[in-house]
Amino acid sequence: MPTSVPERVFDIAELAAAAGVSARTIRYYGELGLLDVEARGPGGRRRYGADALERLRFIARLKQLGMTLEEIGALNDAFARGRTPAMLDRLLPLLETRLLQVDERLSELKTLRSDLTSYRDRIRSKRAS
Amino acid sequence: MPTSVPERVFDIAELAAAAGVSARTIRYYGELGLLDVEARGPGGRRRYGADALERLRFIARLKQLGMTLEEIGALNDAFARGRTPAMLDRLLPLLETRLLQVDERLSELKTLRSDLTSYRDRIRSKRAS
DNA sequence: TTGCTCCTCACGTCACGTGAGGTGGC
DNA sequence: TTGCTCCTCACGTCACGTGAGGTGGC
Repeated sequence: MPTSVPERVFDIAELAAAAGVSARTIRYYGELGLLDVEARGPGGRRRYGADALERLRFIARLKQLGMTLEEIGALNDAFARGRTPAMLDRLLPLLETRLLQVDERLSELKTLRSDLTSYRDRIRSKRAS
Repeated sequence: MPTSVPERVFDIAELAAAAGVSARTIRYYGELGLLDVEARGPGGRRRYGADALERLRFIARLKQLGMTLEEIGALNDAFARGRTPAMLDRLLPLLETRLLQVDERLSELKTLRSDLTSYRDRIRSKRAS
């Protein structure tokens, strides 16, 4: 019964545009194994599904957190294989640490934001005078 | 009369520790002209003041914004020479753009934060079961 | 004098950017 | 057939990391 809805298929340029990265970045992530095994269309062209887009967006957020691509790969692997309770136990502190880092970044960004607005306002008042 | 309070002097290791960067990073910023002309102590060792620490912290925040070191240098120059109204006029839109980018990053980080907490909570509930 | 910290080259690295030269689909 | 997009090397770049080998201060 579940004649599954044909999933959206992207070529590398479409996927790049949707994810806001370059085609080269996508090929690079493929080399590193961060994206699922690449299916190829006619002419050897890479074909991607919607899951690849989600993966790219997740990678982007982790990168902003300051994680290296190697760490992101390890995290992905852990999630993929992460069925055992022991794995989950090791993942928990990792997530907690990252959460603390995110909160730190958030407060730093807020500081930067107020720096920028105060600069802006100082300039505006100088111009007004 | 203002026998100025002797300003705090840092060597490169002290400054690095205070700013949370490496000594190499400080030398590199010096090469690029991002830090003020370097005064040298005995033995050719670099000496820094409290202003260098502030500068390093400001650079760190701008980097988190995604600015390159070259752009940061240009911004610093603009501020240093920025006396003319024309300069101020050019700085304003730059600041506005950066502000928008900061707000974007803030919302992305908040998304990441909620992703992380939901992962964490999912793992916790699995362990509890 | 002995470590320790600093110095200057200078090559290595990470995450891609950017041609070079070629093939395949509309 | 003509562009256009994709492909695979492979070297370049940015922001440092990391020795190598040497000098100076506590």
